[in-house]
Amino acid sequence: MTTVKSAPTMLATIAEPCCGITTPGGLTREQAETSAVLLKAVADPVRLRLLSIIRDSEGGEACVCDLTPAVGLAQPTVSHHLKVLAEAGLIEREKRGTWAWYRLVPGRLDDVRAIFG
Amino acid sequence: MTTVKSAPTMLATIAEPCCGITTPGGLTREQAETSAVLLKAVADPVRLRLLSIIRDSEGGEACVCDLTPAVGLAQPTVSHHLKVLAEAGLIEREKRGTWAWYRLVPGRLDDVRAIFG
DNA sequence: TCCATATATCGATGAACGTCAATATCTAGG
DNA sequence: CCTAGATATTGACGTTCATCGATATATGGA
Repeated sequence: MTTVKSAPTMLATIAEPCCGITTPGGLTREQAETSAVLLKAVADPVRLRLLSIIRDSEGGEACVCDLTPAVGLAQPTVSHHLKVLAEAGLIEREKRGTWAWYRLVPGRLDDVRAIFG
Repeated sequence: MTTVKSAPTMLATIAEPCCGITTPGGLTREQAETSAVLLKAVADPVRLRLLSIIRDSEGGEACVCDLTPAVGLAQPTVSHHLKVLAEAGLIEREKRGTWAWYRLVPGRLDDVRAIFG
């Protein structure tokens, strides 16, 4: 067809089916993927509350034995959520005696905020 | 049991099985749920790229016919993601002729940032 | 060494999600 | 009206996820 596409298509750059080619939005596939992984970690009501509780606890740390009754879920479930947050680099674990204490990794929440500039 | 719980439990407030009782973290269940809904909307690589492309487009708006090739997915899939973003209040739609133009809702991304503010 | 407690891991289950093909709906033009 | 093109909706399919019970691991105390 020789006809020009009438109105839209002001975006010169068009889809590349693969690779990390920069899209019109200045956000590569890899960047979007990386940001989404971090966002998925916080996009859960239980994990948001866990972060909130840990941050507001005395000394900035809380142990599983307190977090579990606080969110009202089974202990394995809480342990699972803490693992997700830890793997996202949002919290860190310190084992003292029988208890496991969790606290926020300083500055990591800033990375979440920075995604939206 | 009369024995005192040895080390932890410095948190006075404990789980309420229901209702919006304030948890030790100062974040109610409802607040966490509301924030999580908004975060889930952006916690996807495709939707992050759609937001990015729309924001960086001329006039701050883009139509589906440009967004679809830009992200390299089927048109119904793109339409689905745009609907998710729109229902989260992040973008708004304007139909001009046959085309549907999307642009960011001003200030709505600030709400996402404010969650960790 | 044995037991009780705290936490992590495993396996299963049901719900939510991303994706697409097919189809419906709407709009402009002939 | 009828056709062509753009977008939305529907239905299906496979994957990911949140949750729990059961179990494993580790630690401290008797």
